[in-house]
Amino acid sequence: MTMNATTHGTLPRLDESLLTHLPPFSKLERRQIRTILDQATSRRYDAGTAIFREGAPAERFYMLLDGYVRVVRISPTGEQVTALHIPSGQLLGIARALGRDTYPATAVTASESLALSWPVHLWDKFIAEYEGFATETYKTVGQRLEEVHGKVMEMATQQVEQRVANALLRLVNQTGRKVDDGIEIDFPITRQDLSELTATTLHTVSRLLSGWEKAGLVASKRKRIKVLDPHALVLRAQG
DNA sequence: ACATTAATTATGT
DNA sequence: ACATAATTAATGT
Repeated sequence: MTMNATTHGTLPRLDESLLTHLPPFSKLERRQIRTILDQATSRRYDAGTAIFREGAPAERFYMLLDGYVRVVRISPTGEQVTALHIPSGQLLGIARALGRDTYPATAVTASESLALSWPVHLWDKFIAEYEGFATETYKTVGQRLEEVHGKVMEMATQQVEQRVANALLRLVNQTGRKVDDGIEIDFPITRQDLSELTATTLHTVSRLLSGWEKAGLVASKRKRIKVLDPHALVLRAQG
């Protein structure tokens, strides 16, 4: 029977091909993928939805199948700081990999997104039984740590223009989509979002982008930013 | 060198 | 028409 107690509502049947090419699962047999999928809950999220919140008990872990998620923390003074963006094809909410039982940050969808999730009690089973799952997940936590660490260094040493230039370049590298005359960040992003990424104000970001726009480095419509001249941006990123 | 405040304009439903 | 995004100028630290 196609009804399945773990699937939310009315989503299309989950096909094995959803996972077979993703690194944490790419070494697995088809029947292993099948059982993994049968245990998964699939859910669609509108843009701007919190998948889970900082400090909440980490009851599930997630695989982002489509869309983008920003990982957000709230500072003691109440302002949002975006630590990083996660593109589709990556795991998130993997508190167990950090030895935690609560989520260390809030995950907000930056665009309409689709994610699978599993109850956290399956985590140890995944790590133990599925070849490549452990190594791949720890590889990604390593990469994220590195990225966040790099950002901290930037905040301490670089000026605002360099920071937002760097942030833009990272976004373009990680989530950029090639278009006719440049590379566009392929989810909606506001000046406010960029300012939260770079620990500055939306006004400063707005001024910088306006300046770069006149200089022909970038082009932007509302919530859409396109980099026309990455090399020139790299120059501003280095001061 | 950058934030803050405030006023103004543009854009999407 | 309304809410949200973006720009711009003036002023403050």
